[in-house]
Amino acid sequence: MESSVTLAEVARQAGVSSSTVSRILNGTTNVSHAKREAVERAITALNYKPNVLARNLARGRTMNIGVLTQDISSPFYGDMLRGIEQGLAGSGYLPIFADGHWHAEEENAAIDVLLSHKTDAMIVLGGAIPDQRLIEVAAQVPLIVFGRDIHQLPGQCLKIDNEQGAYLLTRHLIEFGHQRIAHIAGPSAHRDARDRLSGYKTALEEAGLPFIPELVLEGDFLETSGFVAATRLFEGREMFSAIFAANDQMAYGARLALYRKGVRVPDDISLVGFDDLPSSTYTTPPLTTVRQPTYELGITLAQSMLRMLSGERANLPDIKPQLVIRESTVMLRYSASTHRR
Amino acid sequence: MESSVTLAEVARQAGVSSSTVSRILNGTTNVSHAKREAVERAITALNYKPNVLARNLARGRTMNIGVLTQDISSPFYGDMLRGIEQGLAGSGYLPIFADGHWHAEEENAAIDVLLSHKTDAMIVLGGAIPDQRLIEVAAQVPLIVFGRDIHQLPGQCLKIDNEQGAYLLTRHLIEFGHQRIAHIAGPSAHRDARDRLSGYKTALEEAGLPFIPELVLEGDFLETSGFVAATRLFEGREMFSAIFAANDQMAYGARLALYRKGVRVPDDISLVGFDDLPSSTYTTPPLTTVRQPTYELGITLAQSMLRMLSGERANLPDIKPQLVIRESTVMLRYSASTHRR
DNA sequence: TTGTATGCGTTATCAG
DNA sequence: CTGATAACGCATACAA
Repeated sequence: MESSVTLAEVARQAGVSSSTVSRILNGTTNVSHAKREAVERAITALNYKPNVLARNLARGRTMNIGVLTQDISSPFYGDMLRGIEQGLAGSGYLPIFADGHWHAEEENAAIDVLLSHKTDAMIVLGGAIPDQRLIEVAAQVPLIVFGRDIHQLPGQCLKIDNEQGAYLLTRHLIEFGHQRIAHIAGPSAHRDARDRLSGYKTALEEAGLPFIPELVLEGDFLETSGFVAATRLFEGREMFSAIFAANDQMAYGARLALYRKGVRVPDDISLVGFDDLPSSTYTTPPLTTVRQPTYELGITLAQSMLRMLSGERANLPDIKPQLVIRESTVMLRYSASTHRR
Repeated sequence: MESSVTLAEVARQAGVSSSTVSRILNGTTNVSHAKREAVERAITALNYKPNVLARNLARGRTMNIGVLTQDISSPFYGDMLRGIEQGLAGSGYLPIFADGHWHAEEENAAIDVLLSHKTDAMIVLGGAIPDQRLIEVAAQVPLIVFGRDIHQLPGQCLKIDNEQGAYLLTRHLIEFGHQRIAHIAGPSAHRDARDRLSGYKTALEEAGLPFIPELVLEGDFLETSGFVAATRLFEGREMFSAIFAANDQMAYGARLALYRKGVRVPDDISLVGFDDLPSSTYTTPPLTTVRQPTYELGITLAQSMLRMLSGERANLPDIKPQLVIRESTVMLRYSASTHRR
């Protein structure tokens, strides 16, 4: 546990003032060749490493960017964090992650922690805290928000059009001849979930198909709830030939329920998800879904933040949901008696 | 961007010295009731938030714990990070994550960053840097390592017995009557991969089964490589009735390859992975594998670190690999002609 | 170009 | 119990 070398010691060793050392370190001013050499020699000789804390305190900024996520371990956010990290790489800024667990109080606490650590900026991914809180945060540091649309923060929010995505998915199923499409919705308290439900309804309506409440069950965006919902769907009395799960994770759960029931996908039932998680390429069969390019989104968020930090506007681009048709959906044969009941 | 309130301002507002405010904040010494009240009033009135940077600099410690991971977005590490975060919750310590991407240089850089931020301790997950470097790190801060076994750091390393896990998996297949078991190995540069291969060999040997080099292909622990390997396995001339992929992710890839070939799992081919990622419960069929309880391991790592930080020994427990038998493996019927060729 | 003096916001030492 | 005063390690006006 060797105590670390200070700048002052380097200065002494090199026979110059500490200001000079500081200047060399930061490239603030020109320094004579001789002294620069001496200092550099001293630095390597003493193996000097600047103390970031002291530097930050003196400078008044930390080069840290707080990132509030809702679940580090989820494939969705995980990928996004990787994107953010990548987008920040080489910029000198370091992302500091905190997890809010989709819980308003924890999110607030996490934001406080981040702020008390004097992060120069903040990126918020999803979450359940009121918009107002974020508006306050935005008054203190540059802020970019993903997954929410806050009117008071124009150009600082990035959000996919969930309704449109759900619409595309549902229409895709309808075009494949499906008329009775079940929907495993996300938690109704969740904005994205409501929007996706809404897109589902719109597509049905547009096609002149009836909305059947019994075919809509609510999950919590996790696999287990998809499993439960799909199972219950089979216990219900309404028939269906396709299931639209409000996210990929619930689709995975539903997939297992179907497997357990001996129902084939897509032969008997077509299945679609939402998000296009990396693993959706590898499910059996690969899942038709709507793509949220999480990694790229992370990069975009990071870059926009860097832009904001350099004084420009964040200028977040719009994201169009993109249908990814794979093998879990198939044209409904009209002879099909397989779509149960 | 309101400038933040300082402790000194609180002191002035409350009519006391800044030392007193500091004492109240830290509970260092007793303070008269009257002054305490005044200070607390001032704090809420001014909405004072302590500057963590200044505090850390003065105290000489940050209450931050550096965590070096190799891929934030991987389900394996992601879950572990969540465990670490959970295990640290309420302790006052904050984890700071950095990603080494399984790349020695990046790992070194990340460690330097973490150290320059004066993290009070360090948790290293996997990685490709030489042991020596970690030993040096351990000389500077309390260190705990996961996924490696460094003799010079006794009791500070946590590692599952990979060889034993692979052995269990292979023996399970053998007990199910499989005699020709293919293995999709991890990168041979990777210690875990070598150990798993070794466990596979041991089980074969013990059962008197021949080791067939053509049935062992090397992947890179990612899904795609599992897909490629499984596909190539079918192009080879050696037959097999089971595949042991060195981790779940490659098993997923292999699963897809089998699906594409129209080969059923487990009816035609049994498949096993390694790690028991959360999603392995939801693959079709659910995957037989060996469990690495990532989340719990994360918690363990965090708790051990807290123990170390409080002066005790880390005292890391041993982890026994645990076989999780699900539906991707089945007893081989001797009439089976299905195991191809 | 270089050095001196001062400040960044807290904590810690030391009198009182 | 409380208040000056000196660190903490570095950056930066201000002089020279």
